[in-house]
Amino acid sequence: MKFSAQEEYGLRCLIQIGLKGSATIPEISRDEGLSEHHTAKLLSILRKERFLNSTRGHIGGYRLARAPEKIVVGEVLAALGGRLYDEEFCERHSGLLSTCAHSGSCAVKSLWSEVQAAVDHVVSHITLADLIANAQKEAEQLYKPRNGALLSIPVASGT
Amino acid sequence: MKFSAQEEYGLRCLIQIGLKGSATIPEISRDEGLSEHHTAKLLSILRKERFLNSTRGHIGGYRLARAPEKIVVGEVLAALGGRLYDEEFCERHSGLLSTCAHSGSCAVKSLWSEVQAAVDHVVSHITLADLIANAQKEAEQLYKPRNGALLSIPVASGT
DNA sequence: AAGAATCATGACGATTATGTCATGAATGTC
DNA sequence: GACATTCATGACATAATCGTCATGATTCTT
Repeated sequence: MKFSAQEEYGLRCLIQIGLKGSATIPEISRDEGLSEHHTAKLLSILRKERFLNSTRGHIGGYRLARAPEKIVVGEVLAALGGRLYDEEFCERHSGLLSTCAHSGSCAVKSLWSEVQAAVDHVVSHITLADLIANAQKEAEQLYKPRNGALLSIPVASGT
Repeated sequence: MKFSAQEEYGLRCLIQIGLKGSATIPEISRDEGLSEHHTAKLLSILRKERFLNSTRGHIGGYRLARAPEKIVVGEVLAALGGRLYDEEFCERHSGLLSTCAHSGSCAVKSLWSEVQAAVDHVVSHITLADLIANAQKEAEQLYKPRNGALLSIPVASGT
């Protein structure tokens, strides 16, 4: 059971755009350490799935398609990486047979459903707004080291 | 987020062996509709992970390494398909950078941990014995249609 | 209208997961 | 000890995922 790379990177990009209000591919690319092409592909998926709107041309870029409170993380993950257990799951895992050896319900199927339900319970109650809020807190942390002193910005001399 | 094929098939094989007490590769292969080679590979993984013991030669085969009550489904899944979120996760997803753009804690990381915890809560409380019990019930169901009547074999009438 | 900035798209190559195959080794029976 | 039965292992082929790349389209500024 794994998260896909697309889920990880796609969600990060979405958070980043939420944080900044709007952003271009080169910006997100820099922020997240991805190639521009890769970023473009991810954002394009998120756009097709209607989490982002895009505008081309000068002063273009991406912004969220709705308020972050209305973007449920579970839906984003499903769009980026599919669901853990869906209707076609059994068909895909019938081995050499045309239909799964365990007709109707099977012991494993009900386990998968339980796991899926547990995951859903978490991700359907978290919105992008929550993740953005977390990310903001963390950004603040960077400027507040444990000892509480303010970070002094190093001054480049002689340039 | 997906279950891997190995998790699905491996777990099924384990249940099947639990049901039968002991079984050979050709048997499991038939029961689950997998090729013998494929079955051999799966069982061999389960053996290396110490969920199964094997004996070679005539009257050999596989059996559970411990009582099914002692085999936690979460551990089986981790062995077959890894964990959703582990220590190396961030290293694997640092994009072009040598280390993840989000040093220390990040918004996504804490989400993954929550999801992982929810999954763990389910799978760490289910043992192979539970799945075997379910599988047994289902096998019985096949012989008990909903109306409770005994199955009468339909007789082709002269129409 | 020219040019710069920006997104759009589909094809391609690389990497990883999946499943197959050939060969070998152990065990029990006769 | 020859043989049938069974597991063991590593190399290989195939398929899915992941990420790159080339090219094109749209929009704004001047």
